[in-house]
Amino acid sequence: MMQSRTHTCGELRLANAGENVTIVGWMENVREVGANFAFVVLRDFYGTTQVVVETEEMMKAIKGLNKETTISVTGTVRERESKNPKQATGEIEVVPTAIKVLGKCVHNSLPFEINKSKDADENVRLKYRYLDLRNPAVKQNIILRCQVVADIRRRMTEKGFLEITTPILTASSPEGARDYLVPARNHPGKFYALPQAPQQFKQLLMTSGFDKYFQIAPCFRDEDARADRTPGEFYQLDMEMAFATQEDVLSTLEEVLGPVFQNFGKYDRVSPWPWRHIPFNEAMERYGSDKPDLRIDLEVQDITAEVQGCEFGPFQNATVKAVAVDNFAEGRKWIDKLLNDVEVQTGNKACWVKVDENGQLTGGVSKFLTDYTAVLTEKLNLKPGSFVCMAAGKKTAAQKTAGVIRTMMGRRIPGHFDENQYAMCWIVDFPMYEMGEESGELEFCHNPFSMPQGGMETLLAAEGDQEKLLAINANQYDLVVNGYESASGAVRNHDPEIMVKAFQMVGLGEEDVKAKFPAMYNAFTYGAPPHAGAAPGIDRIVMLLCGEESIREVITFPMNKNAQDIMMDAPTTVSQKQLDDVHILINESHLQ
RNA sequence: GGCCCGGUGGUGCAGUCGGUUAGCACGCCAGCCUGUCACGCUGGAGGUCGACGGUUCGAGUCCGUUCCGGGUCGCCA
Repeated sequence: MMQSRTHTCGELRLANAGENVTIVGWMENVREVGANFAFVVLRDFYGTTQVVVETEEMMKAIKGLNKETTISVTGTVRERESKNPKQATGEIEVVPTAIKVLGKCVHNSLPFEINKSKDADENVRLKYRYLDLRNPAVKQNIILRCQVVADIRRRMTEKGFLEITTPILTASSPEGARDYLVPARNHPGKFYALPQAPQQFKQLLMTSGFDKYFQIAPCFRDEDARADRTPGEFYQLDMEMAFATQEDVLSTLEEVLGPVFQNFGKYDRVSPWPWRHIPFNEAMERYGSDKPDLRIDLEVQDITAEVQGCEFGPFQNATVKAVAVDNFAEGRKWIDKLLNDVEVQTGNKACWVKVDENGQLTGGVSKFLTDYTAVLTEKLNLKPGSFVCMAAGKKTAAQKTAGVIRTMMGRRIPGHFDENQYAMCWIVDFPMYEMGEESGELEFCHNPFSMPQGGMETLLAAEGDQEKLLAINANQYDLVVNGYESASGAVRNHDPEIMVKAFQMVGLGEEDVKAKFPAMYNAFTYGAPPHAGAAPGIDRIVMLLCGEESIREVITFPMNKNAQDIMMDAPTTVSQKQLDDVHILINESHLQ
């Protein structure tokens, strides 16, 4: 039996001097300073403590032990001869009378050095995640995540929300992301799906009479990863309120998430709530994005009218957007890199001009714009030394490209990026419908569950008129923090008649609604409450709180970009028996 | 699937115009050191430069193909 520890490795102070203690942990480092003299740094979850070995017997006890071996040290606490102010326990050391090996590390060379694991190759880190997590800097993100989740639970509960879990094995939903499928053994040829979100369940809970629901819910989507988007699974604070308005939801989330950012964030400054509302169309016009980073003070300007008739090919019959800055001091190389990076990220080209000391346009595409100097100077408020970067194309493409230009210029040109803060806004009034890029037909813009603003009346008034339909907004909203979409929600469409009508606008009908969302549609015919909710992304919020740029840094056991768990070796092949059980036949032609 | 970037001892990186024995730091091993704390000093081991093919008298370096990783577009109601 192991002698139980009396103290943790982060606990002992000068006041403990003279006490007999037992501490346990990992041998982080051994510094041999003489023949029978060495310092052992012992690390556990709570901190590190120095053990000083000064007898031949104790020297023997640690002889040959590799770093990261777990040991138990029993001994006396002693004031240090030379203290270390950088260490919490730096005023004392433990003089051992007994050292016991608890778990040997048999590897004298680790895949990476624990305290530098963040620099190591990511695949190696993921394969040895249990070693990576020994690094306090890595572990801290996970600890913070736990604290944030606990805090969110407490605040939601205090506001009268009930945490209700919903099924993980459920039915495939026809819209949205690709589902993860689970074959049903007892039903050959049929499949469960893992939920992309508890969306329908929470709406059914509202219909069941639960007034306020929340859940820290796992969500599963089989889509490709990004730096801020983990493949496979992620967590949302899924919440919904009955008989509630958009404002009820927004203020609830402000009161829950605002303090979370204040208390756990890396930055002291947090936008005071209520947070600014920016209509979707305005966000696209001014920031070229529906998730603008408001820490950047630049805005996109529309110069389509100003450059009308310009002979520069890409400007002809196109929407043209511009981002301008004053006192531009960068050279040609910088501009070329900007243009190249914009093209890499957006697939669209950008162009530029500078203003010389006489107020004349120079460089870039200036020769096409000479005749437009006056109007552009007026519109963009240009001065000698100004720099203008432009994007042209179809309206949405020009907006989005200009949005990327705005972000890059803002981050790269000094004085335009006030980084150390959390800048929040609600993007509201998302359009209900949009023109499908491929189909060329009207489609739901985001999701068909949202209530169109104005309800049935608006739909009837717009029926058959594409212009009017495209102008209908949904009661839908996103929370944006520092350019990251951090929550998404809506006032739901709880009225079966309006639901059918909304579907009719995109060429579908009652049968489609029933077929796609049978439970919800039926439930709503039995008297449904108006309801609204949202789903903030836990992973992304914790990422923002930690100041991490990769979402994998806030997930305990993340998969890599290709949705593989290198450590557990998932996904993997299974036995023929297992396949037979669930009636699965592998199509060999799909194997490499 | 497209595009961009990367792959050099265990780890992180350098490697100029194609030219000698591929260099540095950390880690590892051995020795020395009684107050270290990013311990120090001395010595040592460890590399088919992701893979294959090509150009060349000569390739880590140039070209082609391919594999792997990251980023991004598509995708993510």
